Amino acid sequence: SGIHFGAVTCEACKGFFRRSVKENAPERYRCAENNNCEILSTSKITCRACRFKKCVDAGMSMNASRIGRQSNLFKESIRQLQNGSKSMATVTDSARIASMAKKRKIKTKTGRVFLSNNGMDIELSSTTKDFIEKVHNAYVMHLKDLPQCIPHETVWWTMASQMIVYAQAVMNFCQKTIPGFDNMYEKYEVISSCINSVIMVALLPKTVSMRSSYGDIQSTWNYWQAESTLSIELNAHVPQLTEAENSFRSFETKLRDFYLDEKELSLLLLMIITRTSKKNYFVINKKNDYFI
Amino acid sequence: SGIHFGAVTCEACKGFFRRSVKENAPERYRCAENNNCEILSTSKITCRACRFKKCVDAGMSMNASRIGRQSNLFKESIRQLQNGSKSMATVTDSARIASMAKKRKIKTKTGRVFLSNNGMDIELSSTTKDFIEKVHNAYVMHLKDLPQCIPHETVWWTMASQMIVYAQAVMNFCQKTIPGFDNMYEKYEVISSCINSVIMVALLPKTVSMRSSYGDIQSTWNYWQAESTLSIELNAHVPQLTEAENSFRSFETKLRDFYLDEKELSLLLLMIITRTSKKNYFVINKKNDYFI
DNA sequence: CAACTAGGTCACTAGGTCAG
DNA sequence: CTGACCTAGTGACCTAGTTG
Repeated sequence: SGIHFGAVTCEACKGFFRRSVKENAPERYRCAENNNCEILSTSKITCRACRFKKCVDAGMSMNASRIGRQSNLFKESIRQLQNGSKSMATVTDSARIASMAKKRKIKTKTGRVFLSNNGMDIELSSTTKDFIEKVHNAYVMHLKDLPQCIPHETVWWTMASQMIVYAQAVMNFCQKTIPGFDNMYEKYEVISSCINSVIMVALLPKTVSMRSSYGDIQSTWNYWQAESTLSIELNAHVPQLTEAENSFRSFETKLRDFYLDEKELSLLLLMIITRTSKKNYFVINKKNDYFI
Repeated sequence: SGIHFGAVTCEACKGFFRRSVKENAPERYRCAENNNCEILSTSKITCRACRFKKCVDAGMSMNASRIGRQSNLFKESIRQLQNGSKSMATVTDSARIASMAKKRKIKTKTGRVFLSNNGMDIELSSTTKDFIEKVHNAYVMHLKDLPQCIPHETVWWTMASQMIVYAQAVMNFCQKTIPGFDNMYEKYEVISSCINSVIMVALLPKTVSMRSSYGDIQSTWNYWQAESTLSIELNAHVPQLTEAENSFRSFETKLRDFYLDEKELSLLLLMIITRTSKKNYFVINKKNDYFI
């Protein structure tokens, strides 16, 4: 008992959730009834589909995992959330969640995130080629030229507005590339969780050009797409972002070594989004052999 | 050998019991004697009616099935029962069991966050009174009349816009009531974490009026402050909210029983916000004794 | 240091199988 | 029909790592 993966659960459900996600099992779970089995801690649990559903509903998520000591206030508010009201991920939450998830991922999975497949030419089927074309078009239309940040009266308002713009861009990109995304149950959840990473990667090409023209001095990575003084002001209000920026640099350097072209970059972005979700909505064939 | 369906049995009886129940066979079992055949593990078993009866008598039941590893405490007490017969546990035994049990218990030092203080009249100092006045004013100005939701082109945009409005309101409330809030390191983090709960509670008085005028039919709690069809549409996109709504109702009912006046409500809101943060920025004295 | 939790471990048992 | 054996989960306990 304690907070596990973002919700107050018993050891049993903690283990169940971990196993399920790890083995990508929820896809296989099928409810024999109508997906509304009663799950009680006391009785024998039979329906794994409904059990997993209950876990997710309770707020469990791999992104919500925390480590280390938590303050009593934090624990209390989690407990409150669970008893009283369930939290909806807000636009602003995403930055925090994503940066936490990122921080963890980078720390734990150090070493070979990528496997090179150089020298191997893969013959792609025409459907795959069409698909890649589609993804690339969506990238060009929605993610390539992310709008500049427009300052508003308050820092808060400015950031939120830019976040909406980003969210809208990612949403459009998803709708164009992922079949049935619009009807998806947790579409907003998916976008909330991945938006930070997606924007970071999407802005990569711009960072390059900045570097090459200014040299290494002006290498500040412009998350908000804001004019420089405004950018500094905004970053000052979200310290996590500065940290994320630092850790992102090493990732950036590695990624650059692949010399991804625009099409590959667009596929990478799609992958980041789809990997965020617990389910695999579709399979990108072959092209994702780059990654583990 | 082991515990099967709630009783210590051999593999044979485990299988027998399972088959019997599964095939609904016990009804068909008939004893050729007087339903008192001796069932011994050593001898050959002939009467299935009496065998099944003995299984049930031993405590076997499909509902009693246990899965997974059993606690050491459980195992220990089973062992006691079996070799120590029915005799009383010795002092050393009980000490051992107790120490095991104790280890499992979580030592929370966060009991008693609140102590009821009912019936005690507290004389408030003038500074406290001034403070309450200040909080109340901030509430009236920023949280009492939260703006209606303005529809935009997309659901996403609509929700995000309303969220900004809410965030701004909470931000203003904090700035007016918490000294130094604006300079706080994680102010956005604090607001992000608490905004949902704060808005829910802030909307409480409006829910009341809706109920009293429409009766219990129109008791839908309007999180987005949107016109009804829009509200339904928005909620449909965030299923978590509908559930939150349901679980919030019980909280709402309890809260209503306190008959908080506006000043008290404003203090509650401030409390929710400050409790979210990891640090205690200031202490609200006495007034928060209401809550569990 | 103290308070936490993710992940690993492995003692467990329900349910299935198939030669007697 | 029986019961020894197997397999897939399960969940109590442990440890390493993390953070206040």
